[in-house]
Amino acid sequence: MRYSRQRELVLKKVAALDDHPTAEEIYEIASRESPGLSLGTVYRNLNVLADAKRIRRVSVPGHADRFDHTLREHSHMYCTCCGSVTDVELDDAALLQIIEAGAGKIEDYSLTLFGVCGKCRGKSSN
Amino acid sequence: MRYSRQRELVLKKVAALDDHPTAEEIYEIASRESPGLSLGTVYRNLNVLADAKRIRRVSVPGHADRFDHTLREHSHMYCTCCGSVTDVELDDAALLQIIEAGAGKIEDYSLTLFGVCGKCRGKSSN
DNA sequence: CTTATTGCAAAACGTTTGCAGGTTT
DNA sequence: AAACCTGCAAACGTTTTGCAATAAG
Repeated sequence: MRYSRQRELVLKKVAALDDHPTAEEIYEIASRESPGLSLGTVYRNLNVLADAKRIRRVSVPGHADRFDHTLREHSHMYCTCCGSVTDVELDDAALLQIIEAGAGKIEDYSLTLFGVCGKCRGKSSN
Repeated sequence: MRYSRQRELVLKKVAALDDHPTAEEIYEIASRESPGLSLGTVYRNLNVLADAKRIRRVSVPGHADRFDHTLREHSHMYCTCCGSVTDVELDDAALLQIIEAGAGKIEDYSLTLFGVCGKCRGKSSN
């Protein structure tokens, strides 16, 4: 992977945003700082960075992919109220049981929880 | 939800196929039996049937949605070798831990395992 | 008679890709 | 100079939608 100004910027924004931004959101913010940046380049760099495990891809069923600068293994919760995505940690026992459920040849897994986040619970009478 | 011949057919095919077909696959097979059926109608019916909980939607990150006639709560494994999707059961303890990880307000969850299915393991030296 | 549902085609959506030119090593 | 990366625009695969016509209750 060769250096490029655009790649550096994309990586920096994923880290700085820290809230699981989509490609579109990263593009929006990065192109303020680098006019002429193209959305295709953002997608390409997100893919390269994810393949190189410098960032992680977060898939939320029914929505655009998001990207996460946290490399540690973890899962996510999608708030059905505000659409935010927050980190969720499974303990080792749960993880082990997930691996075992797949009969021993699991390469990866994707777990997304759907619920109402703390912030939204705080507001209305949810 | 009103009765319609097309809806009945879509539901029947999801049940009969029994292997997590995609909308396209359902369309392919159903339209043999009902020429003139449109892909849009298949999508619309899959949506109303899923909303009414007569079938379940199975999201596999990076692939088209699939549909499942099994209503019982369960997860899925996507075979990275042949692309097949098979059912996977989590035991109650794992489920409980998943619910707890989300801090108590989980409405739903989506878990997809990625690995090599039994059939593919049987073949080559996998 | 009213309203849901259909087929069709067009469009929306998120994402990838071919290309010609520019950058990095 | 070779290999990689960019911007642009077109295309992709999946899914939704507007419409006028048809079917269900």
